[in-house]
Amino acid sequence: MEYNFIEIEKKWQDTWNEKHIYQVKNEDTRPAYYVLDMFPYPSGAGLHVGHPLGYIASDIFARYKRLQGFNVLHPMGYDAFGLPAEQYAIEHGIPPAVSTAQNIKNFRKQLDRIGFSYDWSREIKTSDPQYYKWTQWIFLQLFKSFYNRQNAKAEPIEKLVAVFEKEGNIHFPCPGNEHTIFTPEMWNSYDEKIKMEILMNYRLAYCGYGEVNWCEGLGTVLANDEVMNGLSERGGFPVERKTLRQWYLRITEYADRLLEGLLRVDFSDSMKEMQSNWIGKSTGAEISFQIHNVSNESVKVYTTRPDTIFGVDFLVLAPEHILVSQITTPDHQKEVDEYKAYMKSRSDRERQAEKKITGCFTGAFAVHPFSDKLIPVWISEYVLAGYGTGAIMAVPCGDERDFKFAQHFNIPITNIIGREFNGEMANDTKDAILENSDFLNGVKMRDAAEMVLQKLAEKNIGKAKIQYKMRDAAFSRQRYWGEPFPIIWQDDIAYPMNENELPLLLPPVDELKPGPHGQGPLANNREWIENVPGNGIRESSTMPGYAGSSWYFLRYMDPHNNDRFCDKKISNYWGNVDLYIGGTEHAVGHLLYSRMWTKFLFDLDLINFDEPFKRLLNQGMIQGSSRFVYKLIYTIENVQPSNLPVIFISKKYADHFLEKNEFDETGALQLGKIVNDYFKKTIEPINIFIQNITPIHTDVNMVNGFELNMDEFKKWRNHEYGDACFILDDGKYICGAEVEKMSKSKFNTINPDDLVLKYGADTFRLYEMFLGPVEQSKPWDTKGIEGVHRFLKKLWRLFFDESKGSLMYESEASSDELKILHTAIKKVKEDTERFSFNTAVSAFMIAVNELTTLKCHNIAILKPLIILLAPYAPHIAEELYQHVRLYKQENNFESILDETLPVVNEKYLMETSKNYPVSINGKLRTTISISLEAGQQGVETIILSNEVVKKWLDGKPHKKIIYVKNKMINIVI
RNA sequence: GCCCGGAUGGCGGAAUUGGUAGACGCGUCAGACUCAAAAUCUGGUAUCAGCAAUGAUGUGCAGGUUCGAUUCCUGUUCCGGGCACCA
Repeated sequence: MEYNFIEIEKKWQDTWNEKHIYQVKNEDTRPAYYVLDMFPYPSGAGLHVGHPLGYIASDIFARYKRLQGFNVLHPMGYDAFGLPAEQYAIEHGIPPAVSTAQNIKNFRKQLDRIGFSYDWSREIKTSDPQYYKWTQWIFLQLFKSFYNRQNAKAEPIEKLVAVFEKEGNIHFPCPGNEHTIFTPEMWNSYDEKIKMEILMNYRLAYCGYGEVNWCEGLGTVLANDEVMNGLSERGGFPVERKTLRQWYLRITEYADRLLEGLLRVDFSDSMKEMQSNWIGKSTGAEISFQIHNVSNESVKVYTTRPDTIFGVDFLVLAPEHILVSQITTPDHQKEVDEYKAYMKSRSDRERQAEKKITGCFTGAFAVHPFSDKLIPVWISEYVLAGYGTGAIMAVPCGDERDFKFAQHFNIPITNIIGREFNGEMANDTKDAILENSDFLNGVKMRDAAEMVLQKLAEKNIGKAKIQYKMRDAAFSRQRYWGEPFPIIWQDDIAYPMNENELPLLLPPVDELKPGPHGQGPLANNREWIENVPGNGIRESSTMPGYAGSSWYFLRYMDPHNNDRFCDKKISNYWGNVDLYIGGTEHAVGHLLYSRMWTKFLFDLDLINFDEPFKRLLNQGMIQGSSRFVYKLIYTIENVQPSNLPVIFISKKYADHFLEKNEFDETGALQLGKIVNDYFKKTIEPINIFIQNITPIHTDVNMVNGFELNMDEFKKWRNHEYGDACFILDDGKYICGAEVEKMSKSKFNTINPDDLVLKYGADTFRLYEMFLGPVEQSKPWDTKGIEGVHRFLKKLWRLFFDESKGSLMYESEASSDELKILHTAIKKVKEDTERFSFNTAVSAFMIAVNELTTLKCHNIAILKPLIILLAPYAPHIAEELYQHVRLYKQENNFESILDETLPVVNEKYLMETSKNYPVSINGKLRTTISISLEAGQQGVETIILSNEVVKKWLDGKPHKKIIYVKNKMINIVI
């Protein structure tokens, strides 16, 4: 009987399915455990081997927890809204709903082959109206709420209105506009429109204005990755910054709680660091600088170093700062306008990445608040409008960028830190004693900030301020394929729809062209836009991808509930996600948004936890190993280029040419032969002109190692290279290689289906894990898969012999056998719990190798071993398990999935002695077996009488002997 | 540019808390079985020197701390991820 994985895997997948073995109930006596994969976007390209890496890890963990007696929730669904489907629709005319459904079907088929334990009865899709009804509903709650800073909690906006009527906003400063200050009398006298505008500045979901990548040529807003070097990727039209009305989430109000929550979750330190850097909390001061000769105009700057106030040599404003046009003097107007025009084409990222120093003097001067010195005011791209006040005070002796700017534009530098500043580079120390600093002279920098703040307060020109780098999250997209906003505009006031009218369905549209005035495609559907009572119109933007994915983990708990997004009783049972697995690329986007939504829903008392994910595991990215063929670009005198044969040259010759810009001799001979054969006449080599060599991505599936299968290559892409000729290296065509992102366009994708077909799902699962640490990125290489496949066959042969049949017997296990088993149990348990799946697989291999050596076919050993293996290789484990049950004449059906995980018994692992490494001066010289009981004295006696040690001591005395029990011995001479 | 990772044999990787560097697998070499092949099994395999015993070198690079460093510290190079409308 041999290991027929195709039959076995099909049988058990079908059986598990029929018996609904993965269906999970929302109540159980067992403790709940929630294992979740990050929501996949069902891309048209289908699964490649990189996708299932995390899914396999989570599946192993979910199955492991189940064996440990937990009721495990392990669902899967689709983040189905998104730009690619819309793009596909524009290019191919297939509606997003249709292509998405197709992609999901394909995705599901691929997932099913790998044998995951998902409870598919809980599947959700964000594009399903039954799902987005609740996304819209939560949005409405955000819209109807404000953040009460007094108790740090979201509350209904009605409460705020009641406060305004009684006391104005004196105790509730406006987060959207700090200049909004009113008394109750004023509030009560405002009309509806003004009231609604004021409330908009408090709402957690609000409408405001923001900059976007505007492409006039396409009439649409573009995503950053649709823009290449200031041009649209599609069509190559210029892209510029444009201000448009946008919806936002006031995530900045949650900044402190998002920081605090990081202390309570089990994420990697680097992940927490990335999030807190993104939030970017800094303490500093906001300081007003009066503009010289312009009455009543002052520039507010934000600085984290108020202690350096006397080192200010110039101010820099963001070019888009509103004051720029007011303060620019006529003689600098032209220059400033030109600089601002240049800035329109620059993205924030380009501006920050720019090494070249650019800027422009406005002609204006500011007055130093203490010394009354006149300070020139510049504009430069390194100051961003969106951060702080959009203006900085530049202190070149203490800040690198300021220093370079001053140097570049020859601005004199004031030194306030004496010897700490060498005049050649800035020194951002906080420990210097201040000089040239008026009332701060002789004060330590760390103590100066407080004094400055006090003086600023006295003069009423500045105050301490906490600043966040994080900005409010843009929440609208001028796109079609997303959730419509349940908002109706009436007289330019946004009104929420009634909750009982949800879902607001996304209407079908005939053509996905952009709407007028930078609006999304929905704006073209006048019937839908205007189909509201009165003279109102609908919001034409849709929500972004992260809307649906910010709360999906809650819907899985109660996916079919028509009355609530999730019953609170049920979310109480499951609690937040115990283990969340996904890539680091979501570090600051999805993870922060879902953390915010969770806190918001918690504030509204709709769930009773305020962090969505207890523990996070980041899986690495599996990269592709691309292969290249090298196409020769050449001409022959008197021959039309189109009549020339297409020639590819093997790597060696390509390298030679690219390096030395000449053709290798043996290569030239082959080239001559190819050309002569092709034209059936002799062409003088002198008439062949080689211009260049272009590497072309070729499908890695046609390449064995580096050797190209030339026949397959000729058939590739509908015989595009059907007539190709090859210049070979030792009879072979050798390809070039490079590690890149796995992607269809690079022809380096490996489809899991092919591997499952060839080796089975169990082998595939084990191999993905065996590749290396799950957190680490690595290029895919199929080469080693044979090894894990062999392991499974070897395991099989512990139970069955091809000719003799079953080998199983049951008897009392020997101590050797028990030691092997319990070593494996211990190692696999530890490794699984610390997500070191690769070493767990190797522990299985060691166990099977050793049991094979012992010719152990004892059920007493093998049964616990396959239960231990079941999370990793469920199909073969179930098959062997059923054979064991048959042997034991247990005839009722019970799945291995509901077995109990074997527990390690340390008594089988006890050792009495250890083979100690003995080093002399830290260099290993020998090993000596010594009892684990031995003490320092005993050990010294033993090792000093050892021949090798004596030889190295060579009669000299030793200085000391370091003995670490159960570790090592080191003799210092 | 800024933030976060990573770098160990021919290859993927192991070494969990500073304690025998290279577990396990691939590849490769030699052998067994076979008419032959596949499959399977056994043994070798970091590098250099040596018949061997053994010795020297060795975890991107340059330093440092330590009896002892892949592990900790400082600096540096290269590669990957993110940087707010890809998801």
